Amino acid sequence: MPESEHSEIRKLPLFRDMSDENFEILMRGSYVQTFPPLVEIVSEGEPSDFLHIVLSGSVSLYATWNERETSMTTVRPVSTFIIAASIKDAPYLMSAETLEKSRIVLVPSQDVRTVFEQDPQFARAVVTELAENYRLLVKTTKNLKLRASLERLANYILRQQKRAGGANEFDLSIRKRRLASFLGMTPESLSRAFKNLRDHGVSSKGGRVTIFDQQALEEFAHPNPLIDD
Amino acid sequence: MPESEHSEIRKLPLFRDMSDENFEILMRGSYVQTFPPLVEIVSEGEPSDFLHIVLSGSVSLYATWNERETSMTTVRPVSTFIIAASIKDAPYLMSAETLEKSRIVLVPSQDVRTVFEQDPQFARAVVTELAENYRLLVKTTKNLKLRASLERLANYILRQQKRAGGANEFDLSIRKRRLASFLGMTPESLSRAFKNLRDHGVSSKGGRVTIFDQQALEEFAHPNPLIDD
DNA sequence: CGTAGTATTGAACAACATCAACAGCTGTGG
DNA sequence: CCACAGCTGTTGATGTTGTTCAATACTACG
Repeated sequence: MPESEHSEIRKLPLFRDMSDENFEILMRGSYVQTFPPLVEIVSEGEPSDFLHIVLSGSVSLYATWNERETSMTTVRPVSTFIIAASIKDAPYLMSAETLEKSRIVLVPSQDVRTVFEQDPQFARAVVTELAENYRLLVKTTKNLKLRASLERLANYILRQQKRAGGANEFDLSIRKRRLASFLGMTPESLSRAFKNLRDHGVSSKGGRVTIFDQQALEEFAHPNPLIDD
Repeated sequence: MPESEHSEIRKLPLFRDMSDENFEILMRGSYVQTFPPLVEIVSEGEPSDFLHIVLSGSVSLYATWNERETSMTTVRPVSTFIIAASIKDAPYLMSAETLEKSRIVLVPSQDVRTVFEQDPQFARAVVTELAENYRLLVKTTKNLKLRASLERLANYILRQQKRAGGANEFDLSIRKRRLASFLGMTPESLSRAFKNLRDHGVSSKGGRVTIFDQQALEEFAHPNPLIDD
């Protein structure tokens, strides 16, 4: 792997505080690969041979059962995914596919576990990462169980607004089809949900969203730091 | 805290491998408390001052939003809960209440973080615990998003059967009201779901379930190790 | 016993999914 | 550059699933 990419990875919270020596051990066995769009790079149920790091592009994590499929999350640069499976040496619970052309680092899980044993700083960073991911999933579950689909969409839009810088007009950043699956509904329902949100201060055209009444939207959405932040 | 309880806690995977010295540090600041049934011992949004360990009884973890409430999980002896919040020093995302009279150990989060920094064995155990909890929650999310409520109930019954030893008749172990909330439906819907499962080999009377056609149930439920184990 | 919570049932309704048709956009090859 | 294929998104009609509300049984426990 080119040295130039090391520095980018090194800046991640997960690798920031570990020793140079151990970082090099991790990087030595790793390699960068560039994938075209829509390639499945991880398959549910398979042994977790690598920890993945997205350097550019984006990756969808999804899961399947009984011919059905649901989008779990989208991973954007620069961050890692499937660390729990790597650490536990257990099968992947989700599949991953590139949404666009993406550069991805593959770090052998075995090396992750070895360094994890040797480097207390790294171990601590892993815990922080896992704890954060865990809390995110708790929020996801609360979102799913406590809110109806229209409320989930309303809150998603508010979150996306924040992510996009806070302006009252911004892009969705993922296709509606995938957003529907992420929010736990069908594309048709999502389409209708967008129309219903007109009554609560939101209009949309294509992938572009305009919040024309921020207050109305927030009153309807009831965003909550224990679910949305 | 009486020494006698130390040994029980010491056996937990989380504390098994750490040094005596550090274990004592954790126990020194801890205390056991016995709570009556239906007492709220942790409240969503509050700072996470303690890691909790259930020694006896049982505890429900639940979450609320906008006047609604949902059951997230039930914690039984001997295990811990809310470790992610303790480690991150972040607010609780769930509330906890005793379901019955319960003995609970309260370990100051500050001590957990201190020992975590000093004891690599403990750090590793924390990671394992977190990774396991994370994976459980991924499964929960898949269950919620990929399955209809009747399918969730069918799979729940199969899991409960396993937990109860595998016999074709067993107890539900939680009240139906709470089970409904845990499965993401109303009590009325659960009641109807039980009736519908008669067509798939299950009958129930009160809190007692009988699987009179195991094959039919499994064919309907499609249990899957990546969701149910 | 009586009371309070818990579960069941029925009827009406709302939310959401499904199916089918079509509109809009994008990229490709003639 | 246009025609067309392929995909995404929208819309309408319809059906299913699940909720709500209200009434009634059931159970446990004082």
